[in-house]
Amino acid sequence: MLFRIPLSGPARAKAISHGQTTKGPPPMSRYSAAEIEAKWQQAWDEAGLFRATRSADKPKYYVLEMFPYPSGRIHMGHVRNYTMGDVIARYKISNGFNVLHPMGWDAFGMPAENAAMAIGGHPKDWTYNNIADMREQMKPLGLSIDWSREFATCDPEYYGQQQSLFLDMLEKGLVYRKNAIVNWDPVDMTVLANEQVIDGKGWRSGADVERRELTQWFFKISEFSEDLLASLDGLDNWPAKVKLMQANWIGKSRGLQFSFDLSTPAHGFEAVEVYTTRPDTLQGASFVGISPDHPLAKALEADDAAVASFCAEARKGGTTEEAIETAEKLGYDTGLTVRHPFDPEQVLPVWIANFILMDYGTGAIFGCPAHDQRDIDFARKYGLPVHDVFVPASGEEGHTRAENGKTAYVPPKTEAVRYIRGFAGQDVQTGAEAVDAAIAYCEGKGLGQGVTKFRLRDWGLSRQRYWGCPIPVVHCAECGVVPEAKANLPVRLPDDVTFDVPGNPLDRHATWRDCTCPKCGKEAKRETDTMDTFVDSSWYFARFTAPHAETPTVAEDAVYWMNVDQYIGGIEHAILHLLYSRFFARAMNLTGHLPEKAREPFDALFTQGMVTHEIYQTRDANGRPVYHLPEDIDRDSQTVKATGEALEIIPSAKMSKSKKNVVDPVSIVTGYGADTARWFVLSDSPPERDVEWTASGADATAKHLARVFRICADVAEMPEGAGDGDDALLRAMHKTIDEVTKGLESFGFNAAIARLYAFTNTLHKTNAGGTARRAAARVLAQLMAPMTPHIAEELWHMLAGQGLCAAAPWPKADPEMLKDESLTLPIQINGKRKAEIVVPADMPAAEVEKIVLANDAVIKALEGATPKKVIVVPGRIVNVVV
RNA sequence: GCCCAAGUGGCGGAAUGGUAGACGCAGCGGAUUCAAAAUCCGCCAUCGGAAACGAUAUGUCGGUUCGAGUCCGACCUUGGGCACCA
Repeated sequence: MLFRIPLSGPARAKAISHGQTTKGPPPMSRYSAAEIEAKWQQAWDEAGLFRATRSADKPKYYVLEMFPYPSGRIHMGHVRNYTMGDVIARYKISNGFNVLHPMGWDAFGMPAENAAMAIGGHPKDWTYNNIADMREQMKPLGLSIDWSREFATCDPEYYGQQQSLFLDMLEKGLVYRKNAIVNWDPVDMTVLANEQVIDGKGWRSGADVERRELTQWFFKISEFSEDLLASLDGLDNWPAKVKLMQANWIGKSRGLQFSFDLSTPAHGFEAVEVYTTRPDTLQGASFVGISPDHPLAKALEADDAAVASFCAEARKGGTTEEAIETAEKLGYDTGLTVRHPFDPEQVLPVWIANFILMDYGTGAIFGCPAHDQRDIDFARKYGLPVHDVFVPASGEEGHTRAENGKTAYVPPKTEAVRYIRGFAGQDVQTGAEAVDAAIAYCEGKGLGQGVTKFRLRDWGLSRQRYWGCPIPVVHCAECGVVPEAKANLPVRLPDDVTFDVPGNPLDRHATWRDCTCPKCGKEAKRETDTMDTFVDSSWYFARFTAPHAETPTVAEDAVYWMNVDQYIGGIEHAILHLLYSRFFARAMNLTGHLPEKAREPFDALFTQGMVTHEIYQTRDANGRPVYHLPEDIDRDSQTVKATGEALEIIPSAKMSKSKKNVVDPVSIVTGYGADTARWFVLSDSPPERDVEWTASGADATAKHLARVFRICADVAEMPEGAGDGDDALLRAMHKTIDEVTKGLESFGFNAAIARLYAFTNTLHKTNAGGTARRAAARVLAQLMAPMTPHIAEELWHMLAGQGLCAAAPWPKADPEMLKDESLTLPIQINGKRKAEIVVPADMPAAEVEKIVLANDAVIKALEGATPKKVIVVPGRIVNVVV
């Protein structure tokens, strides 16, 4: 190995005088991150430590962090995410695993096109420049990444394979076209992303956005609803909250589907089909509501200007469920009526309502205002009747709703209530029982059918944008929609495009659009939609197992490396990205690209919190906030340096450029070193929670590392020999090994680091001899290595460790050294701690009880009486109840 | 609006239902220094008390338990997601 750092005289002399046994470089005299970090990164590189190759003689371990979008700058969130993965990867290497730890770029997406529009240039150049910049910012962190596997999703080699996957899925019937609703900007004449719709207006034009239908490509994810839901049960190493969120998202429900016959048929419709999860409330129905996109609404719209103008109004605003749910509830009485299925004499009005989604159920509902908040809001607004169906099992409070209540009575389905307008089952029963009884009743009478439905909708993957993976099909006048021939893949994005006009450049690129039909050879037009960027990130984990192959995956590699043993990323991806990836893994299994075992691709998932920072804010003359950079303010006096204005300090907000509270990791690494940045983002806060970046915290971390360095340098100078404190130090060492190991195994990085602080103090204060101290210091270096690999490597060599610390086997705690001979038991009286006793660790409970009852504090509390109860929890606590 | 989380000293946080505040930051006192920086030693939840000690305390209110930060219910606040941001 070659090392480039020249040595000063004293450092060399010291290294020689302390019997350096390895071939590593002689140590330096003082901690200098800048000197050691590049040196050790080069050493790992030359040793090929992180290059992953298949191997039969080691167990494999695949650790993956969600790959970044190449914005151009890494931020602290990246540092935290990749450091966590790195800790796991390095820990697993030390434990003898063959580790795969790759990195790539989620490189398609809107920001590149926005940049092209705003500052000119080409999305491709912008993206690849950003990737180069970010790679350069990332490398100094010393991550154990196999860079030979790097790719970007915008590489034609990657998206070409994605197109191939798409064609295989098309063949298997997993892709189809249908109409779907998009945000339409009527001024720019373009489709907008949800984030481009601000308060119902287009972000550039400011025009009222409308919901408009467009023919789009879809993945049949709904075909897997049941499987995706049921399989959550097997994901034992996923956070419960993520599984719960996914389960709710998939939204399996049992309900009744039935028809309301129209009193008079209209526009060819004889009935309105509805789906309800609360058929037990059918006797409380007071209206039928249909979506503005319901076929009946559309038929009415066609020849009734009033309906048309209502529907146009109802379609205003964005497509998000949030926008629809929070918009003012609007209704239009169509004048049509339907007959109640139980009583043909009873008729209900049919309303068009803007809060009913065409995508869920049948696009039509019946409203039972007494037991649905949305329905009662609607009923009160439009003067529709409210009929109570059930009241609390005890008491009659529920009755008032029918008169003038504004709040629906919606108890949990598991709660027993008294049905006053029930028609099936007992008078008093739970909602769930009543639903089952109602379905059975209606099925028996032939009035409807019990059906299971899912909330999960098919995945619309079409995007009317340039910077994405082209959908590899052509439109032929003769043959219709034809898949592109695999031999013609990749369908490459054309380079000669401009972004001076809104809309999709592919749409107006005549020479790119023109092509020949792969089937009949005649002139045809290319599909100009590109794929949702979620497609790119739904299989990259599989591609990493054979990143440069000429097929999407390679069987041997996929079988060997899959599944991802540990996946790490932000909680914001809890639903969509993870659900789509689970779907893709299934689809890739069906199309022969992944083995059966990879249908659930992520064995363990960890969701980490964000890195936050204070916001420094003043207000302008209009009271609008003005943000200030950390370097422009004086924190002590809480003022702006330049103007002396008083500051408002807003704690703990997600770092964002616009709020000017972004801390740049590059400046931290340059100033303090990578080890300080890595240690800091792992310490203090539990990894699943947000961490607040503070300047003083970073400073303190750097000081701590320098202290560890000093302590270990002193230890390195000590002669071999025994000392009084040997046993205590070695016991502490084994305890620390045990605790840190447990911490790393369970993502308790902050707890592991706390133990390392404590052990550093122990090592500092010990009166052990040189031999024990050296052993303890080496272990300290090893235990720190996953978090702070560079300084650990330096210390390891200073302390005469063999080979590279990064390659050394993980230390093992000796169970004998973990046992304590005696322990301190707190004594509680009525649950309040009043005293404590020290007893031998193995003392039987009866003995402990005797000692406790003889204790002064206990005698005093008892005042001569006998205790009602004495609870002895072995090794834990004693509670005396008086 | 709906789904999911999280709330503990001045601050970040620790705590298999069993001594609340480990560890770190900030602060305070001391040592070293001509002085400072750096370093080292010590103190540090709140209230009362000279102290011993006592009382209070984990967002709010209620419950289960010998015992609740931890479990259950309701509420408040903050954060994440809501299908075209990634």
